[in-house]
Amino acid sequence: MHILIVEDEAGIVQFLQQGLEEEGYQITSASDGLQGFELIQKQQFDLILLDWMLPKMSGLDLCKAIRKKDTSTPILFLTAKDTVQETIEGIKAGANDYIKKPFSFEELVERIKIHFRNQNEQDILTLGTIQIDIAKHVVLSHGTEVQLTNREFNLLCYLVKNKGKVCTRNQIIEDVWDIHFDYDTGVIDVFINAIRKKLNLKIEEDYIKTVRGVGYIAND
Amino acid sequence: MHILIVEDEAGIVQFLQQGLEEEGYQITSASDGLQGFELIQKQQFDLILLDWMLPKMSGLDLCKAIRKKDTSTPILFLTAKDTVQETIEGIKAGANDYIKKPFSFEELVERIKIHFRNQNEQDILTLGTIQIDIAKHVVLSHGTEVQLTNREFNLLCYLVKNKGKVCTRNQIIEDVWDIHFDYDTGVIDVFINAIRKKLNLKIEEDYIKTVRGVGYIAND
DNA sequence: AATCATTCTTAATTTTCACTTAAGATGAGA
DNA sequence: TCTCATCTTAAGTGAAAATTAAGAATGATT
Repeated sequence: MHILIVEDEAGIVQFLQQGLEEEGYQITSASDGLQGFELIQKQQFDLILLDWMLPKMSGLDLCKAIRKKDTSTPILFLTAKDTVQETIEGIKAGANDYIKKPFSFEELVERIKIHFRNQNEQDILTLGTIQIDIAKHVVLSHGTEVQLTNREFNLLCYLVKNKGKVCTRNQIIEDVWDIHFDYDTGVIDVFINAIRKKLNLKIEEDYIKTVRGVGYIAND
Repeated sequence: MHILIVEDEAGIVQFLQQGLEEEGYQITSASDGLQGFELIQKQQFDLILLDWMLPKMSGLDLCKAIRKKDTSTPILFLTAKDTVQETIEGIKAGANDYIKKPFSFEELVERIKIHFRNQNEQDILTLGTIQIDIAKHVVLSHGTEVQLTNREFNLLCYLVKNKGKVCTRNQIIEDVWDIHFDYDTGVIDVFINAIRKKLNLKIEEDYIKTVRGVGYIAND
């Protein structure tokens, strides 16, 4: 398990590195945001510890930059007491957790383990013969991979997560598009159409049904 | 959505309160079991986060006390590693879930959402042997699914929601069709007919009766 | 910075299906 | 038995959804 630490205070880095290496983790560290960013481009980490206050590129910006490409690797913020408020912004930006400084080493390790645990609990959604691996961002229909765009993927996930419930057009626009006012062009239809086409389902496998006048519903 | 936190460690309370408020929840907190108990007498909460180890009144006792009066509000235990075994007792006492400390913020929010979702799923109307699941937009008659159109569905729901009361044609046109002037072609009749036909009820199960000269009434 | 490629959105067209209407059949109440 | 309200059926209309294609936006690559 390879952990990246992005933190400017050398003392904390050393403390973490030593401790976590003893726990059996492989550690790489960066002393500023930009350096961290470059490392992430080059290689894959299993978890990222991020200081909030960083030279050259803030933890928040780095977090956002990471999430643009990679939505699965857990990101944990290390945050001073007086920046907790802002750190919550970080959670919204895609971070998974935050740990208040000063923290006990034991607490940190515990939190790290939680995220590895969650990661291993492969959340694979299913809808009939369709399998969706959220972490890998991959969809299988009849066992073969289907290339969905991001929006298509999110819409499909949304429907599957709400399997058995009718999703109204407004709910979909709210939750998938994040538009918070009444808004309906035919966007949803276009994407539903694209998904259905790509999944290439047989007639008896119409897992995504339209509920006329209301919205759509997924069901095995 | 109003959440009550009963927890004695001020640090955890602050961590939770800040984070959950940012997520849009209204938070009230109590630092011991007794205080929590008093708050619950006074007001209604949508969800309760309960520490297992509490001063003055244990989480388990508080949980039991809550459940005596209120069996529906979700209760989530926050539980340390060495009390997990006991917490399962808590589940038996009527709690809905437990979260192991230390937990990630993301995990907590996820669990909370699950319980709100489950809570909302409960709207199932019945009319004799007929079951109506609003969320799924599905009607069961004698246990088998009946395909109703949107209008048919809404009309049936309307009658069932007003079970035992006569609904005049004007009321129906107003509330189901949303037409606000006196208007009567035979539309309602046609839909009543369609519903009755699709529900395929036996003679003794005439749950939807005609009130000649007035309108219709639903009754088990 | 400019170009190219991919994805997203809009809009116009076609298709489908629910809704309405109307007209004849049925049945309840006077 | 007669009358009027309700039931039933079927055909026409219109609105919603599917489909398609083209333009806009975004992002990657040079």
